[in-house]
Amino acid sequence: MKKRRDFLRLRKAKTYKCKLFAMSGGKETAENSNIRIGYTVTTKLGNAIVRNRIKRRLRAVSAAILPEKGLHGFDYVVIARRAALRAEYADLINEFSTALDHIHKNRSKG
RNA sequence: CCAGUCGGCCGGGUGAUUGCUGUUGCAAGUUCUGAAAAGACGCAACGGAGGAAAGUCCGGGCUCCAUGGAAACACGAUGCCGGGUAACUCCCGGCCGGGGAAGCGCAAGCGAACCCGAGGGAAAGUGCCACAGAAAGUAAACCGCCGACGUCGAUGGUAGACCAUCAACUAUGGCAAGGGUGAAAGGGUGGGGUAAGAGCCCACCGCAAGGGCAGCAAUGUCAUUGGCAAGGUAAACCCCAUCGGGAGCAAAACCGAAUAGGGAUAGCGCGUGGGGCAACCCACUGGCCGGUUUUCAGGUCGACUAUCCGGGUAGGUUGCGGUGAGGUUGCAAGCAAUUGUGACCCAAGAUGAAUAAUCACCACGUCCUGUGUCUCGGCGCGGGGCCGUACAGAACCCGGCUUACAGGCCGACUGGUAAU
Repeated sequence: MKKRRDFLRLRKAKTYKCKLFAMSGGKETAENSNIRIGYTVTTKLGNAIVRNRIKRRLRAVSAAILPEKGLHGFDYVVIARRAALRAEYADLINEFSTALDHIHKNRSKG
C-alpha cells in the first residue's frame, strides 16, 4: 500500500500486538484482488539506516509467509517496534504467523 | 628515536548463495489493474551511496511568478587591504590587534615560530558599566600626605601686651604620590621639582597632529610639533559605506474522472451626470495592481438569466540521470587560492523511497600468550580468544560552511636526545 488513506482505513481494524510489532488487517477489496501490505516505521525508532533495515526485515518475513497464509482481498498494516531490529529471524516468522491467524479468526463476522 | 603543533588522504577486501532496483536486449498477450491517462507481469547481460550522502546555515544554476519613470522613507545583509571565483557570509596571500616559552631592557616595554580575532566609526549623538568602592566619567577624595596669617605648648627678646624661632594639632585650605575597591580609576617608567604633590619641568616609552619616504592598498617608518586632551561597550540604539525582487523540483510542463466554481456569447440594460429613439458615445466618481508614501503615466474590475466552451483537483507521465561551473591525469603560469592547455573517460536514479542478507577466507585494531633482539621500553616473528571494525543512506544539480566519526596512512614545522 502506498496511500495514506489506505493506512488510515485500517486504524479501527482488528489488531494483534506483540513485542516486535503490531499488525492490523481486514478485508477491504474484492475477493480475487491481490494481497496488500504496508509498513509503518516511525522516526522514534531510529535514523534512516535503522528504519530502512527494519523495513527490509519485515518485507523479507512477509514475502516468506504471505503467499501461503495471506488472504486475497485483505489489507495488512505492520507497525514496527524497536525490538524488530535485533530479533531472531525465526521469532519474527512465528509472531507474523500468529498475527495472521489472530486477524483471520472469526472473519465471517466482520 | 621521542614529544608537540599544523595540514592532507583513506575509511575494509575476495569468493559463493539468495534477494531488491534501474538501463539495454530478447520474449510475450484479443493477458491483468484502471473510466482514462498510464502501469504491472518472463529471461539474460551490465550498472547500483558518502566524506560527510547529514544539518538545511550561506552562495549559484535551473523553473515559474513579478518587474514603467523619479524622489524620499523603511527593512535586510555585508564591513581591515589585495587577489581568486559563476557567486558567496567561502578560499588564498598580506596588514593590524590580542595571547605567547626563550631572548633584549634598570624599568615601562619590545618580542621570532605558533594560536585566536563579525577587524568600519566611541575626538556626531543617546544609553549602559552589576557587586564592591569616596568616585564608573563636565570627575571625585575613604584611609592617607602637606599644612597657616588659626589653636595650644616650649624657648628667647623684657614681667605683661606684643614680636621671633621651634614642635604638635587642625580647616568651608592644598594634594592625588602611596594604600584600599573593581573587569576597568582620567597615560607609563625614571629623574628633577615641591610644604606635600601634580606633564609642573626633563629623558625614554606610549598617544595625537600635519608632513617626508616605502607600499596598488590595509599599513609601516623617519624626523618635527603638541604636552596628554581621547576609559570600556556598536554581538546596545545609532552613524557611514556598499549591496539587495519573490517563491521553490511539493518548482514547472503535459495527459486527465467525479463534484463545485471560471470564461465567452446572447438577453436584460448595470455607480453618477449629460447626449441619443436605440446601439452607443462623452465626462466624472469608486475599488484593485509594485515593501510603504508622494507625484506623473499605465493596466484592470462591478447585477441577473440562458446557452456553449474550456482550464484546474484526485490520479498519471515528464522534469530525472546527461556534455556538466563533469571526472581522472600530464604540462605550463602563480608564494597560494586558482587559471590556461593537452590526453583519456561518460559514471546510481529510487519516489511508503532500491543499493541488501547469510556464510567462508583474508585484512586491520585490541586482549591473552610463546619466542628473538636491544638503548628495557618498544620492535620483529608465531599461536589463540572470536572481542571490536565507526559516523551514517543520494531524493533536481553544483560551490562552500558547520556538525558526527572505529581505525589507519602520508607530509610539513618546532623542540629534545643520541650518533656521524
